[in-house]
Amino acid sequence: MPRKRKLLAELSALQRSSSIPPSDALENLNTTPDGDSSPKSSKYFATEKKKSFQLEADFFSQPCISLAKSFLGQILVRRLPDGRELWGRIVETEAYLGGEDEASHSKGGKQTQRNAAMFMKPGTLYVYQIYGIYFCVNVSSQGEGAAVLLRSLEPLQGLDAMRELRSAARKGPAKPLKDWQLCNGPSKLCQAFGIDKAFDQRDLTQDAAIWMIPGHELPGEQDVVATTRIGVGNRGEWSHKPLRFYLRGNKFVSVVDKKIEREMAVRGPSPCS
DNA sequence: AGAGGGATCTTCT
DNA sequence: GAAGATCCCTCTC
Repeated sequence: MPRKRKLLAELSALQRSSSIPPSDALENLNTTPDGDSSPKSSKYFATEKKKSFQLEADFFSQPCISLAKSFLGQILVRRLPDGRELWGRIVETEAYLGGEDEASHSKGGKQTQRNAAMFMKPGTLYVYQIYGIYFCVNVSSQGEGAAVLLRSLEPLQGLDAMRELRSAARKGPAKPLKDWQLCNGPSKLCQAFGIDKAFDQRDLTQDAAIWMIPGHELPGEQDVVATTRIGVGNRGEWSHKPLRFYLRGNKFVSVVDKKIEREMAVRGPSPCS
């Protein structure tokens, strides 16, 4: 039997059962549905480990644009039901401001069932389904209804699991995906990390299955390209604002803006007058 | 390398 | 009833 089948089944089982409070998620994690060939992980150890490393509430409490840039170089960690940890370095984000932003789901300051997570405390995940088949994940920031879309990750650890999850969702006998194809897009990274609607409204500082840790290679201003957001059409001036940010020269970015990069190169790293 | 279309379903008008 | 913060495959230049 294909291993990916089993992985997907475990995923949906766990996510159905732990869609409520974070404390339950932790309990579910320690009772593996699979039997106990491996040693059970200590709750104490897990908590201790996370406390020393993970990004806390003060990090997420930044204005939207600031948080979108600050995410670049930080690491998203996902612990799968089978215990494997997936690590990905954030290399591309988009800022969706509050009510004024005509391209945001929170435009006009309107709160609905779907976008409620955008209005929750900074560090809350907003996951929505798009085109009926894919998911996108955002992180709520400071500012009413503001959130940052995670667009691309550089896979660091658990690439085999990512490939399984990505391939399982595709049809037919496809060639194995290259590393750069695993997480270079908002819905691709959700597939690779097993993120779906069950993660909506979860808290990145409290959850046992997903969190962030500080990266050790953080970009300087000159390493960050700011350009227009993807898939935002007919939204007037909001279609053209530079609210997408990515690491210049990084091959895991989904869409590169060569024109803007050329202009940056001419001007050089220092701000022009 | 770039253009075009299909998949597929929730949300809001 | 239509649109949508996407992806992937196919066709053409």
